[in-house]
Amino acid sequence: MRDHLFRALADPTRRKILELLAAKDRTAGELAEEFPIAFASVSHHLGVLKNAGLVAVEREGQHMRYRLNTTVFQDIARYIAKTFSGGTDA
Amino acid sequence: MRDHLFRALADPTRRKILELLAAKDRTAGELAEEFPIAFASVSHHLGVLKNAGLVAVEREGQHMRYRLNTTVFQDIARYIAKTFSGGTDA
DNA sequence: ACAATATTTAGATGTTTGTCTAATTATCTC
DNA sequence: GAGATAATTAGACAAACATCTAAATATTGT
Repeated sequence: MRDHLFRALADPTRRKILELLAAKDRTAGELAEEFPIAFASVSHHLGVLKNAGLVAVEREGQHMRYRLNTTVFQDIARYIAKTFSGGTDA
Repeated sequence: MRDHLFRALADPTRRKILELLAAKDRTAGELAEEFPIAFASVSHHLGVLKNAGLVAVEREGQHMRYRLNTTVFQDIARYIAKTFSGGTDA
């Protein structure tokens, strides 16, 4: 369960996508333009991020608007700080 | 550079190792006993974690004692909380 | 120096993953 | 409804990865 999450964060392209979304929401196309890889590849990455619960999608006409799921990141940050700093709990 | 770090965290066995080390320092052998995989495989994981700067090693006679590099985790937690929560900076 | 114990490194193998192109689905406009 | 645009899904492929066994390195004790 946390597996999807960490696995999703492991790819640099996906982290870049998340950073872009942190600045502002974007459509799949706007995101894809930022990368030198194929449109379909970015779409695949977006699927992984969505599946991990890191981003949310909403249709907007013919576009798909992606936004960051900010709350999840605070959870992750908390988990890491707690679990791996001698804390007894996970 | 951050790549090694996130990639290291992506594997569940490695995260388990980190959790064990969070409780207390252990030798490679003590860690290996906790997993159903081959000794050499655990050693490989330890190498990855060390390479990522997540753990430190110290020889202790014929044993190798591993300990968590706690400060790094606070950095990661901070990075995640900041970068992916609308912050402008990385 | 030799045998035993602890750990890492090397080489091989099956699986997963990121990427691509091509095909498909969905929406909008005419 | 046909055509255009936006995005995802399918199928293929090469690179990366986790795992294994076997060999190598390091340390201790006799």
